[in-house]
Amino acid sequence: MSFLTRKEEIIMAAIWKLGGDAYGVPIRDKVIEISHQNIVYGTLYNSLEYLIRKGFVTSRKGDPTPERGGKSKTIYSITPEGEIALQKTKKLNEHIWEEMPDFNFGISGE
Amino acid sequence: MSFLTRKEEIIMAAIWKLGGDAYGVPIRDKVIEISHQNIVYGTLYNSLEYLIRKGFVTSRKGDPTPERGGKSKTIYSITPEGEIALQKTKKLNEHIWEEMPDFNFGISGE
DNA sequence: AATGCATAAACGACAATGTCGATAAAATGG
DNA sequence: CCATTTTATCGACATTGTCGTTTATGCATT
Repeated sequence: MSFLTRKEEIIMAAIWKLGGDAYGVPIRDKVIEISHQNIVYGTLYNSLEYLIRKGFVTSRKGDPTPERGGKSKTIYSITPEGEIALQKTKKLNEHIWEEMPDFNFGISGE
Repeated sequence: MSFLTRKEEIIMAAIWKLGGDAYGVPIRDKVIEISHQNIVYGTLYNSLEYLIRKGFVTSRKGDPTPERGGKSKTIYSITPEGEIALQKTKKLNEHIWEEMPDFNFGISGE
């Protein structure tokens, strides 16, 4: 597949929405907010590594902040190739779901 | 994740759109039509197997058709649990992409 | 009935991603 | 220095994805 996986899609969207302040902790928070699913750091950093390998994301070291535990962060940002992948993924989604019904049965259980 | 993977999502949508006549060959055709990506039968049947294991899809043997090579088909259909998974996946998609821009840069290359 | 051909499905090996718990690294505060 | 906080990485294993090849089952032809 040349599309993003679901996990990649969510993480990329999270980075996008965070703008310039996208490092591990807020990315994790945003992913959880978007997906209503937990994600542990191991998973997140692994996925980020895959995205970097594919050229969809780059990382750079930020400066340490003057607070306790203020270790320097790794800032992630989306490359032009990543934007194209996001674009294509969005189009794919729209195509998949067009003419699909709204599944209006009662959802009782989880 | 309790969501469908991208591949699962596409295959489930294909089965849904095919209605009652969803067996290997037309499912493959529909997946290619939806995703604009090739998929070989090995991949498809493997994914279907995963979906069955999760209870999102069931299969039953159809009758052979009276034509040359008309081997009996395996018909796939979506379970109620599968519909719920589809529903949740659709909602997730909408949530991911709401407030996301339309990426209006010129796309020249592939 | 034996052989060939056409359609449909399954196998098997391996690659890529996803998952989690535990550990390490880098900074400040006492 | 040592404890504590924030951030990042490791390592082992599970799940999914990928592909080429093989098997199964039917009709047609002789």
